[in-house]
Amino acid sequence: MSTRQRILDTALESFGTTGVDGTSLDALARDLDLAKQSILYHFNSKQILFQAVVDEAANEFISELDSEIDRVDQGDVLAQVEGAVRVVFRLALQRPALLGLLREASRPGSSVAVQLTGRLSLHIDAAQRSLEVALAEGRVAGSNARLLLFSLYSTIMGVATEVEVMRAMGVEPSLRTLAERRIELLRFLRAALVPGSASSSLLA
Amino acid sequence: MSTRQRILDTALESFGTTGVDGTSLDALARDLDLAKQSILYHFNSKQILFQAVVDEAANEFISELDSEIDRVDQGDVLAQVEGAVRVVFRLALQRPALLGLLREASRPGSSVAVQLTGRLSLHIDAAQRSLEVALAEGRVAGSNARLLLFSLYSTIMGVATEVEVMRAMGVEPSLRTLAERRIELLRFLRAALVPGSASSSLLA
DNA sequence: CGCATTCTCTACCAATTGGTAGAGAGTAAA
DNA sequence: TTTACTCTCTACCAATTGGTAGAGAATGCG
Repeated sequence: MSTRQRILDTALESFGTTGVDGTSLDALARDLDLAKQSILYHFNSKQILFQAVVDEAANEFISELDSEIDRVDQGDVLAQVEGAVRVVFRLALQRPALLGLLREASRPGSSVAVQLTGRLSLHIDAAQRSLEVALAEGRVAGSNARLLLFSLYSTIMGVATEVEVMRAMGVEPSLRTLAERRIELLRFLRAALVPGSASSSLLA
Repeated sequence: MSTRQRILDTALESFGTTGVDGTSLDALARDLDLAKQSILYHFNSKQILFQAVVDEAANEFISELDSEIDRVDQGDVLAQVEGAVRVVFRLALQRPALLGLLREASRPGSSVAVQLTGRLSLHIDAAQRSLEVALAEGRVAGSNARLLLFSLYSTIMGVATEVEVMRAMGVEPSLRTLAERRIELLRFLRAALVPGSASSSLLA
């Protein structure tokens, strides 16, 4: 693997767990067993490195979402939501730093928020249109597609990443509780989305 | 106001917006128009200051929640949820740094997460018991009180604080959109919670 | 070969970091 | 007045920060 790629991967890991401000270039160089100045050769400043890491993370997130959602009936919003939940929960297990980085990059006032959201805008628009159609046809409950999408995003990302809050509620993060959280989350989302009834057949 | 209190308030503001790592004691001292060493007189280290700020924030959050929820029918879970939403949205408008600090303190791996959650544990337990009763009596849809509470928390906090994600979805943060977000959130939560039907009478 | 490009290194740097030492001002009790 | 306590200050400090300058190794190309 190229040095450039190694730097990106290690930086994503560190930025996503310790935070950008909490990660020094010196520490990063130590992790990489590389001179700090070699990092600065590939990325002229820490800020530029951060931006590159955000791009990297956005690309990975998008490609995961794409490959999962493509596999699903494009007319079935609920199936799409389930696909998104699968992706996010898989990442929470296998790539927690990636979700941590998204959280870091989407902090209020973040310097890279515009960049991140620009990267995701096509997917956001697509999801929104999908919801709009479903709303218009009465297949989904709600009044505003954007705000509904926003609620869905908050719920899914929160349940997948708020590890400490979860611990506070007496749920230790583990493979088993992750699966339980996902099942309850899916039930919750279905109840919120399916119009006219809060069926539980999703669990079957 | 005492110097100690001024330090706490200013630190909460800065920690909650810029982050702890992003806030230097020197900058804090400048904001306060005080010598850095005077900060270190009242709080022996930055970490201790952070802990005190977390306590302060937890106290304020708790007292806001208490005074709102006390005003509501204790048997009515939905009314309690609505009360929590009112509190969080009021804080999002008037004390955004407070919510930012809770977000900062509940970051995965945070050094103060245990402390924060310990402070909130009584309220978490009470909310959980409330949900358990409602679940048992069939007044609320769901299967696990803790996980349901966790979903509710994620949704409410996310919708109230994920400003950048909201922007990405084309919703500029403003007083008007805040109100819209709240209405749609309440509709969403009610649909998710009310068993057997997704009524919309909440909006009336 | 000679030359240019790409990359990694050592050696620095000024600024900032959290934190220490200790002097002095203000106040109140003896 | 003396003593003691609380508080804020100036003066430092060693370590770390992001970043620069420039030497040298490796590679490829004429």
